[in-house]
Formats: sequence, C-alpha cells, structure tokens
Amino acid sequence: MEPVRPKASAAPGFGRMTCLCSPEGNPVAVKLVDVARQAGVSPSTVSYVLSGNRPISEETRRRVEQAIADLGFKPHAGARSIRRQATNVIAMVLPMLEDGQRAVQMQFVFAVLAAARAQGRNLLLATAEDGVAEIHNLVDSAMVDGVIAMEIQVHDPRVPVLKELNRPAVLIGTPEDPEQLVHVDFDFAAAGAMCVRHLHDLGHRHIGWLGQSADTYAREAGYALRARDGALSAMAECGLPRVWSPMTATPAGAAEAIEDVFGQDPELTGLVVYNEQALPFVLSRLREIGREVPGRMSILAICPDDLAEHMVPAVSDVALPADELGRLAFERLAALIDGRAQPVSTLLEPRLNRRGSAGPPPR
Amino acid sequence: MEPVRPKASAAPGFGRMTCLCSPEGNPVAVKLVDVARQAGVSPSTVSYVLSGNRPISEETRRRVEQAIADLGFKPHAGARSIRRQATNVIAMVLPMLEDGQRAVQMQFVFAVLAAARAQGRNLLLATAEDGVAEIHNLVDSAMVDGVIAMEIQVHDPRVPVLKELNRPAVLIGTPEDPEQLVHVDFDFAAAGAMCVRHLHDLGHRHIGWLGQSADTYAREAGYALRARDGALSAMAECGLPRVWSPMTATPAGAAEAIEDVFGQDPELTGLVVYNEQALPFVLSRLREIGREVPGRMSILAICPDDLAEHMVPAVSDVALPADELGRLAFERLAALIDGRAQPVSTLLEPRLNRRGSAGPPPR
DNA sequence: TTGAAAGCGTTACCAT
DNA sequence: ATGGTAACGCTTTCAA
Repeated sequence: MEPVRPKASAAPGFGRMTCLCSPEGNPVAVKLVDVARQAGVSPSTVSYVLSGNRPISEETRRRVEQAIADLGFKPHAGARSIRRQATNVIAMVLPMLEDGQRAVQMQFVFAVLAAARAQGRNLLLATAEDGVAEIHNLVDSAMVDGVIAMEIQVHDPRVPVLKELNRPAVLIGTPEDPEQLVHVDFDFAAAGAMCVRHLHDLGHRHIGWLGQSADTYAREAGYALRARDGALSAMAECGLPRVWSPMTATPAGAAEAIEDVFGQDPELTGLVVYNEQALPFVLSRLREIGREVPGRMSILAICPDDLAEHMVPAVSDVALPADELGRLAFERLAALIDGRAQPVSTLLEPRLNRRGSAGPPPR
Repeated sequence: MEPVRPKASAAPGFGRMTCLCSPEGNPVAVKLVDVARQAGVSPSTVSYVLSGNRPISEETRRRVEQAIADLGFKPHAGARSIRRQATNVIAMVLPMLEDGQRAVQMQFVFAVLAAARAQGRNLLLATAEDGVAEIHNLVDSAMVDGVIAMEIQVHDPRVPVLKELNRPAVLIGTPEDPEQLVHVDFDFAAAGAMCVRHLHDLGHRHIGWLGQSADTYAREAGYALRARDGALSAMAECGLPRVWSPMTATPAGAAEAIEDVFGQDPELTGLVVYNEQALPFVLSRLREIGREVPGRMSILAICPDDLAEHMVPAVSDVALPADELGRLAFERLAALIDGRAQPVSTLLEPRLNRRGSAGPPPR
C-alpha cells in the first residue's frame, strides 16, 4: 500500500517558515527529516544529536550539526512537547494591582524572567483576574511545566487550586495554610521588628508605625499585616505602647496619618514608614510641622534602597529583596520540575541600611 | 498485523494529569479518544465539536460536551499546534530597563496581557538581553504566533530581525526606519510642543525644558529625543530661545538642572518637566529658591496622571497613554495574525489635563 | 451527519 | 554507532 497523498516533505504546506524556499518561492519550515536527508543520516540520529541521549560518532555529529546550521533548523516546540513530558515554559500568575505596586511587581517578573532565561526556559504570564480556572487551563493543556504565583494573600483562592494541580507550584508570599506548597517570602515580621528595635536601641521610647492604605489591610495583604504585626509585637516586647496608623499615599493622607499617631502618643520621637508611595509626603509633612529629620524625629523606612537613598535626608531603610525572591522562587520551581524535593518554606532575613535618618531621640 | 505494544489509552504512561486515575491509582491525562469513547462517537467527531468546523447534530454535540465536562478534558496545546498553524501565544519583548522605568513598563505589559487574555491568547515574555536570536527562536520553533516589541529605540537592532521574521510583529515605539513594520506610538513630539504652546498661550515668553537623564539621550531613546525636539521646535516657532537641560532624578540633579536652565535664560517663567522620577524634586527645589508654583513659576509635566494629581500643588500634565498603546498594539498584532492588513503607523495624540500648576507669568 | 485513517514533527524503543 | 518505525494527541481529508 503506497501512500496516496504526496509525501509531506516534498510539498509541506505552509507551516513554520525559515530558510528554505519551495519551488513556488514561498518560505517553508525546515524539519528534522530535512536535516537528516541533508546530513545523510536517519531522523533518529538527528534527534539523538539534539538530545545527547545516545553516543554519536564525532564525524556524524559534525555532519548533522553542519546540516542544522546550514538549513537553520529549529525543532518544533509543540511536536517536541508531545513526546517529552515538558514544554520548557513556566507560568507566573500576577494579581492585577493598583498603580503604586507596579514597580515592585515588575521587579519580581524581571527576576524570574532573567533566572528562567538563564536556564533556557520561557515565561508565560497569567493574571489572577482570569480566575483560578486559567491556572488549571495552562497546566491541563500541557502548556507549562510549573507555576509561580506571586502576591499570595493570607486567604488566597489560588492556593487550593495550586495544591490540586499535579504540577509543581511555588508561591511568593505566605498563605495562612500553605498545605505543603513550596513557598518563599521575605520575613516581613522580622523586618518590622528590626526597625522598631533599632529605634529602641538608639534610645527611643515613643515609636509609631505608618503603614499601607486601609484597604490593603482590609484585603489582608500578607506583607502589610505581617510587617505591622511584627512591629507592634516588638513595641510590646520593648514595653512601649502599640502606636500605628494606616496611610493613604497622598500629601493629605500622610498628614492625617501623622496626626493620628501623634494623637495616640504626643511624645513620639521615632517613626517607621512602610509605604513607599507616601514616604516623600511624610518627610515633607514632618518638615512642615517643624520636626526635622533626624534632629527632632528619627525615621526608618521599609522601601527600595534607591528610593530611600534619594530622599532628603537619605532614609535608613530595610529593602524588600525582590530580585532575590524572584530568583529563589524560580530555582525552587526548576528543582521541583526536575524532580528534586525542596524545602516547603524559606524566609529571607531583613537587612538594615543605615543612612542617617535615625539618631538618638532629642533630650 | 496487530499492534504489539499495548494500546496507548489502555495504560497511557504518565502524561498530563487530570481527573481519571489508572488502576494503579496514579492520576492520568484525559485525551480526546477518551472523550470519544465516553460519548460513544469517533475521535474526529469530538474534534469537530471542539473546533466547530463541521455541522454536528444537537444530540451528538450534547453527549460530547457532557463527556468533556465529566472527564475534565483539555486539549493538549502542543499536539494541537502541530496541525493548526497557531499556538494562541504571542511574545512580548522587553528591554531590561533601569528601576525608574519599571512602573511604566509594567503598565504596558498589563495592557497587552489584559487584551490578549480577553481574546483567549497567552503572553510569553522575552527580554532584549537574550539578544535578537531569542526572538528568532521563539518564532522558528513555532512557540508564538507573533511578536510585540516595546521600547523601540531610534536605532534598534531588533527591527531588522523582526522584519525578516515571516511572522507578524508590532512595535511599540518608532524606529528611524520602520521598513513597513506595523508600529504604534504616542506622539511625543506633539506632546512636547503642546506643553510649550500652552505656556506660550498663557503669555509666557521664557520657557525651559527639563528632560530625562543624560544617558537616556545618549542611548537615543526615541521618546526622550522626540519629546524634547518637539518642545524645542515649538519654542523656535514661537520665537523663543531653545532652553533645555537633561536631569538626573535626584534632589541634587534637579537643583543642578534648574540652575542650568536659569543660566541659559534668567527670566524663565515656565518649565516643562518630562521626568517622572524627578518631578517631586523639581517642585521642592523651586519652593526652596522661592519660586512658588504657579505664582512665580508655571509648571507642566509629561507624566502619569495619578502622579501629577498627587503633587503639591497638583501639576497640569500630559500623560503617556500606556494602557491604550498596549491594547492597540495587541489589536494590531491579533489582526495581522488573522491575516487582516493593518496601518503601518499609528500615533496617539496627546491630551493636556489642567490642574492649576500653570497660570499667567508674573508681571 | 458521522467514521476511518492518514498525517503533523519529534522521540524512543527495538533492531542491527 | 546507527537505522527503522511505532508512538505522542490532535486535525482533517476522504469516504460513506
């Protein structure tokens, strides 16, 4: 029984297009059999040269590699993914955030992207807004080998989905019940406590916390809650009153929050600010009300280093290590995909950068 | 000749994993033939129900859809991409930018992502740092149906690559020689000119331009060059001297740039600021040197609306319509993928939001 | 309106 | 060390 239809490689439709041109003049995809023919070997040999799964003689390898280069052959990713169990693509699930968080978010994405590309893996973006169904789709249709979910909230609907996934998943952030899901996070509680203790060590006995917007707490963003509670616990342990206020990132919001904490403790001499967007407004406001930094008010911030560095005066800060977290999340995921067990929980420790915005309290 | 090895679906290895469980208890991928069997139809019928490429009786369709739902079947994307000419995935090529640009960049990514997801397409991220070879890889290995490249520079090495691609590509930004590549951009020249003319209309005859960092101009970033040159041309057309300075986004940088433009024209009464990061520092500095806004100095900014709105005083601005540009870029690409010809060039017109930071010059 | 079967491009098993 | 060939899971032509 001879095949009735023309051999595919003789007139191969209009698939991928690379170097070769058909007699008609339109560009045409180069495939593995074309390479095999050109090199005078069998298709399986070409495949083995590509995968390195079998010893190949030096001479044959040379001829095959030459043919690949000459024809500009690139293996078809889809075809490959049928036989291999992997696509070399991972997904990253982003929440749709308010404008203020975009810069941080991009930092995470870049960190993961850079780490993935360094290993030759590709990164697909998904949004949480698609609903958790989208995560299932990407995995069940075998588009991705694993998933990184970022901005995990305390009660996050994505967590149970990822748990049931049958594909590796890594969380950036800490849910209330991780259920054995591998996750990496910054130790926000330690960061908050570290700031309070630093002021306490300098001699401050009246310390306040200026946090994120009220609705950030309302939606139970893990980082906001944990940082604040770490700070409040440290205050309590130091025998200080727990003074704090949420803060909207506007000049008026900063003024209001400052008034709020002064209302709670009129003798405040130290403030910890965990609100990147509002930090400049806090400094302006303190200047306005005659509390110059650090002479009459000591300030610490949890914010990116470059932001803290450019304030006037430069602000001592604890920075979220987003690059490191992103890289670490990818490494965990890559390891899981390769079948290597990973620690369920990893917390990165905070580090304080002194820039002179915090000194001893005024006598 | 009976097949020697067991039928695949009888003991189908360990492929994708969904609802079904093998006798051994491990989860197993549901495939199209499983659906066909469950519905009592042939595989081709299931395929046609999925694709809608052939009329199906109501009764059959119902049974097939029921089986798909019952088994939780999701078509294997890779297998599908072999026969179809498409993967339903597009790539977005990002440059690795300095920190300051991250927020804007994320806005573009989100806009494209949202538009793509709304059409059921997925977004793959690539970085320019991989080198242009990576673009070729993604396309030649048939991983993506098309490419969006953002932050196109005046002389951009990606442009010739995209031109040779044999797959649709859309640029966000305008290269010197678009070579018929479809591109969308904000009319930065018009934006710059609009700001200058607005001040001129208010009666200002001494206007300066405070721009991006010197190295942004050095690497010939299209947006920086075009905005500045649009402004300088407008100054010339209004018969004014062309006064401008690059500006580093630090308090010192802002002070220096302000000194620079005052050196060029000591009678300046209006300033246009195209430097999102430095805008707060410019306002602080003007306050410091006794040029309060808008009484003794009128200010216009090219920056995001929410930033301008939160300055003290709120700053009249022209905003980069990143969301619209991202959405538009995706729509152009989707249309090209679907074979519909698109306009080569699209420029979005600037719009000025008045917030009261610009008034008549002091008499 | 439906089914059978021949691909799609790559991989891996079985031979030699 | 290499080749032949049957999968992989889905699509589409051809036939009924």
